[in-house]
Amino acid sequence: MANVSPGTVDRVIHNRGKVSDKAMAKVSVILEEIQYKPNVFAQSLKKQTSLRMAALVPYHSSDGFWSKAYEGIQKAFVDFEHLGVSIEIEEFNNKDVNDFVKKARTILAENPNGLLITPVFLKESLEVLKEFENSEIPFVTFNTFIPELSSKSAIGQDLKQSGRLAASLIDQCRSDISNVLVIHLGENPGNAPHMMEKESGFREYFKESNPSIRIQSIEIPQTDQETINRILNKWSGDLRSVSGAYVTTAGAHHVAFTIKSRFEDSLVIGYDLIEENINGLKAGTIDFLINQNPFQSAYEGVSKLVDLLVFDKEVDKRMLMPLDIVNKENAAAYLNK
Amino acid sequence: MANVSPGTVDRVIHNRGKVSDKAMAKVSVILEEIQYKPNVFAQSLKKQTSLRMAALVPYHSSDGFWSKAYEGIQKAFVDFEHLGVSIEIEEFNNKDVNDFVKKARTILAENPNGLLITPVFLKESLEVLKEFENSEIPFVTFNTFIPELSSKSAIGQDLKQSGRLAASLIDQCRSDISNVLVIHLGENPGNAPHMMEKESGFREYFKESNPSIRIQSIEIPQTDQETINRILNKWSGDLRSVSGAYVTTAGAHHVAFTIKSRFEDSLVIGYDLIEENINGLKAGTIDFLINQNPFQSAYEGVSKLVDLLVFDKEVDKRMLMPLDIVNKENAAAYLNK
DNA sequence: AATAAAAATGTGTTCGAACACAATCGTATT
DNA sequence: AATACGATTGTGTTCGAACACATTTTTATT
Repeated sequence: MANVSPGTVDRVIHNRGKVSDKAMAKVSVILEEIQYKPNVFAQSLKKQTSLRMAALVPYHSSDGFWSKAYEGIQKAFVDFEHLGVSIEIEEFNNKDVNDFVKKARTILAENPNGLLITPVFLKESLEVLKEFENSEIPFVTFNTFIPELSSKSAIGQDLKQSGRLAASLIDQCRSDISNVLVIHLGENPGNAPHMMEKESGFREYFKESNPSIRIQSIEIPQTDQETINRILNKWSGDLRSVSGAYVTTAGAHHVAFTIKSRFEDSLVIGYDLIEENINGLKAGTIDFLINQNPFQSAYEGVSKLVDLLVFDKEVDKRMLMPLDIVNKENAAAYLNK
Repeated sequence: MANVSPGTVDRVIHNRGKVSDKAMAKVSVILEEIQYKPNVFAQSLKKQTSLRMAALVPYHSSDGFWSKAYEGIQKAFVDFEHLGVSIEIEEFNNKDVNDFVKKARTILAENPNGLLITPVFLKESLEVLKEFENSEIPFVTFNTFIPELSSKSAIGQDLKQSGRLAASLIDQCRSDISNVLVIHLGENPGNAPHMMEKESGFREYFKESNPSIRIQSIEIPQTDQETINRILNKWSGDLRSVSGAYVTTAGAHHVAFTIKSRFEDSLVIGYDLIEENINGLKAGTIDFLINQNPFQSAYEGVSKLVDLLVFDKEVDKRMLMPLDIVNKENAAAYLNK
């Protein structure tokens, strides 16, 4: 159409230079006119995109949450395999900073085309992902959100809002609330910023709705029944009526029964659709779970990488996963996802 | 590898015949051995898949629900455009059976490669979709589920479970329940099986949990304030304490304020994240909404067709969308989806 | 004006699959 | 043994983009 050779058009499209201004203008105009869109099939065929992606996540055996995430990645692998994409999953011990860094370096050495990662350790993630950036390996994060990172996309939930949501459920389900509990179970909240964010949202809600409500934080570092009893005993005398208990981790099932028997009228809210928690829902010891969608998040993470690397599409910098409220009547529909 | 020409291999792969048993065996074994998978890019490039899909949905101007579905289809169109897929959306008046049939025939005449459809009218859908089947045009349904249809995939919710969910929320949020209401608003439940299914689930739940609770169904055919007041007046005298009102359509916002002022302690549950309902959540006149995910469902519908037609993938016959519980604290996360 | 160097443009091949068409092979018939 | 004809096998082109390499045009220098 512009009376130039395909080579010239090619140079215009890819800005490879060595094109006269005249030709450049002529071709550009026509490209715009005909709304030229490259044929992705031809592109991929030529480029022989055999994309190798890597994923760095905690051991899937560590708990139900990470095993769901693992499944999500594997599902994505199956779904995208036919696009010539391969995914190597590297796992690390999420209690061990050094292991995280070590595994990250292992991946870096293999120079993959893209990375999906859960940057659980703030400082080390910044360090390590800087190296990926230098190697021009794009990465997508999920689960933990670190604003300073230059990830192509960050997938996860608004944790503060998650705390607000828990508070609102207690507010909706109980009247005349005087005491509520926040229970940090199994981890040290000082090292886990996500717990603090959740608590802050939880407190914020009640501060707005009814500032006279007493909110008490209880830290239970271990999940064995003895420790749980010992620590809750310390509080029991002090508390008469507790309207709600908000467990900020996936360990609600460890404390639910104890809480329900000590504070009969309390609403118990926890996180994550792991088997033990589902059983709690069914038994009535847990009233609501908030679903963090590890499966979906992980799947989306891979999906974003595919969009980015295979289809060269723009992806959203931040993807907020919904905060699913789950009780015993709608749990099933979330489980097979 | 088999010492035969590409042509022969091609004939084996596509079972085009004209291949000696010997060559057939030799090639087949090797294909199996090397786990031959066709390159989808090369295939698509050659086949010049310019797939035309059609969608048949109610007018997007009819309400917020269908406008969301419309958006979902359009989003899918944008996302899959680069795969050479085009989607023509045909809309019909969902109060008019004849219009439905007419528009369906219009689509059939254009002989698209695939169809996404909401089979709102049972009998006519069976008829019309039989014709599509005869023309070997695969179709995917969403929103309404008709088991008799031979759709490649049916996307939607478990409506009975949806009713159970609404009941369970009232159960969790209110104690000493004596009266609850089911409100069918704006449509004749006799013609709308989905309303009946919802009610049946709702009743089932309370029958199990507390059979002494009185459940009353109220039909309000029009959504104007006068009709609403008139019909509710008839009931008001009869009812002292109402613990919950379950509106089975997207019209909760029409009655929420009236209900809340007449039955102070009642929990109002409705459907769908349309703007008016969101405002109800914020104002506190509506306590919970159950999200039917029109956007997501429609998007998934197109996505299934793409899997089917572009990538030749197997798709699930039935895809159950989750039953999202929405209150004012988690509405935002669902809105931008 | 001749020549060299730089700039611009054009050509041809490749990716893997699909398919039309051409070329062989094998067997039966005379 | 020559011929015919069906059965089988091989060849060459196409899809659209990417890129190496060849060719032509322009500009600068003497």
